[in-house]
Amino acid sequence: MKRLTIKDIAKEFGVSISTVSKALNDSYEISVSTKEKIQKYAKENNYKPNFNALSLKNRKTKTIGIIIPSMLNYFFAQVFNGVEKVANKRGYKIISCISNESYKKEVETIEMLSNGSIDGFLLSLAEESVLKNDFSHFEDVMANGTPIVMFDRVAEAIQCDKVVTDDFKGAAKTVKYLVKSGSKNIAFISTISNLKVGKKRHQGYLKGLEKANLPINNNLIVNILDNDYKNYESILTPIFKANKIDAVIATDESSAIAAMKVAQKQGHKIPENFAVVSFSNGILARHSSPKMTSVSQHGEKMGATAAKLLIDRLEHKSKETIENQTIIIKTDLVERNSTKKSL
Amino acid sequence: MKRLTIKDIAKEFGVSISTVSKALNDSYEISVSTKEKIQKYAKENNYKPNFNALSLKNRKTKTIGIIIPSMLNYFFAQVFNGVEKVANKRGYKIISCISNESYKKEVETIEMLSNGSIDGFLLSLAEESVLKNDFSHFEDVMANGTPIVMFDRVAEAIQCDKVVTDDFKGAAKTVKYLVKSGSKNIAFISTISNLKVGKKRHQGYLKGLEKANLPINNNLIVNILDNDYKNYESILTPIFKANKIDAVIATDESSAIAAMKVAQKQGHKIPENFAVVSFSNGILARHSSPKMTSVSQHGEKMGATAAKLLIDRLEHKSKETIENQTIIIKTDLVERNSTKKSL
DNA sequence: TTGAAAGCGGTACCAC
DNA sequence: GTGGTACCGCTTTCAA
Repeated sequence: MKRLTIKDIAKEFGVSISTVSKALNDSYEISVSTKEKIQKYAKENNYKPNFNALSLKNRKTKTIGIIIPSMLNYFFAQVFNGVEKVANKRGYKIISCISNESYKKEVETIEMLSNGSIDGFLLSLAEESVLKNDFSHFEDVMANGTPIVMFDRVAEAIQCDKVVTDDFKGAAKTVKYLVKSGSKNIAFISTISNLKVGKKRHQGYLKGLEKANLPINNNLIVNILDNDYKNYESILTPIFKANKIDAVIATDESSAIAAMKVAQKQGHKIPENFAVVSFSNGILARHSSPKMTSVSQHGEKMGATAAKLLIDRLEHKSKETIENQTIIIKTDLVERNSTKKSL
Repeated sequence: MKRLTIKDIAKEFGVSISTVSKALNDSYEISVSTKEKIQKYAKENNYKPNFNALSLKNRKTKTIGIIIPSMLNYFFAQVFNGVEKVANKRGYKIISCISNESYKKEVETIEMLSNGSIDGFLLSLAEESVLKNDFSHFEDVMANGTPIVMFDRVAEAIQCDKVVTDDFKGAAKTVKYLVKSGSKNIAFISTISNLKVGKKRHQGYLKGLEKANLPINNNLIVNILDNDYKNYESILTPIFKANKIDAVIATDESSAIAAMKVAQKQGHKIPENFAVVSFSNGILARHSSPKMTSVSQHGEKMGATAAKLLIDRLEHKSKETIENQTIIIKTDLVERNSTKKSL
């Protein structure tokens, strides 16, 4: 019932616990015969050093905490996957919490885990925290020596390692791509206009238009603030009716799908005379009709990179502080059938 | 830099560590004035009792381990959400691992966490473990006194708490529903025929036909073994061509969407003369065209129930063993536009 | 080659 | 009302 401890083994062989400890760690101080029998016994009886005792002793837990805005968001699930792979490979466990975009939950989670439960944090800001622009909870933690790596939704004001998507270029390149395949009236639909990543995409869109010598038409820039996807179609319908539009760039899949449906209802043919591109390249893009051309943000790669950054920092032997770095993950356009194939 | 300990506080006030400990725990033994100043100081300096010290002392971690086959599966993400909510509310952390349907990974994870890292497990079997039918790794853990609660994909051979979907009834009821709205040639498409949940749905389907006095046509029972969703359409196309089909029940969303597309390509009108219902009620169902009628498995509820079961067991004071229980989550049909509305 | 003991950060029993 | 100390399980230094 109870787990085997080093003490039990010591009693079994009538030796001291230090002997057992050393034997299990294959110390040169212990005779081969003693080591062998102790190791054999330990293995046979499935001995495992107690995690909490080790963590207490070593002052590190080989555990990282991850705070994610939502797990139902495919992109974040991909990031999580990437994190999990790297962490697992390097022997780290993951304690995961969902902030649900709540500032309060984010703060509470940070608090809860700042008691030696974890060695470092991986996190993407909750929307509410971004709006509040309050990041002091992170500073407290970092002052305690717990490193943080932020991904995707990062706080510029906080000095820490970061992994972000190249949202600006991703959007600009998309405009270029659409223009090349004949679009002239490109709408931009954003459901995340309050987030930095949303703003960057917006700016990239504007830059793309500028470079293509296309005019900016504010009527074609749609910021959806309602976050119930069910309303997207009714929000877009009048806009699509009132304006001449032949292409859409959406910041997320749900609104892109809504755009496709509205366009189709209004008689446009996708991709013949109407193109749709969405950010994030998730599961919806692959299953929509037609399948959607997407700006891939490489969620898994982002997660893997963030995890690597954090673990490297945790394990950095030399005392010299490593410079904080920001790694930018380039986006890629995944061409499917909601746009005309470029030649 | 370093975190504040009880010892630091004791030194600060020139008292013993036991006094500090008691003061912080608001013991009646300590004078009000001492308690006040110590508590105040602790709060101001952001003192937090060390997690590992507590866990070591108490022999419990207030942490549960969850092993999930995949986080990219919306259903499992929903389950995770439910788990997270309950765990959080009751003060538990979650260490999460993805098995990726791999037996090896499942075993390794169990091993890795069976060292006092967690108080109990929540898990859904990896497909490979089901195929191997090898569950001894669970027995080892449970013999060590670590409770396991299985959800969705459970092992009948293992005695533990379980939370499952009523797959049989869910499928049978769906047949009834389809028959009522006029379908006579109902196909059953499964991508999980090797899992118990898949078999149950299959049986439920057969039972539904029987009750409706409809013949069983084996040509209409399609087990897709290829798990690349990209091939689903080409697998279904010849089958749909060769058989008279007016409705489809699919075990998962991807194959349901493929079925919709194939049916539409072959000229069927959904829902007018062709109906589609899918299990799991995830994100695809809500975004397909038309939106898909689904058998909701209430993922969040399943996760919440499983977490509650585990935590209740962990915190059960009395020594008497609680009976293992299996909780069945009833399915619900969520009517959307891929079926004719029932009256 | 082996063992005693201190210490990691707490709690709790017992003595004063 | 306060303090001493053993203990949780393990590592590591130092002594034997």
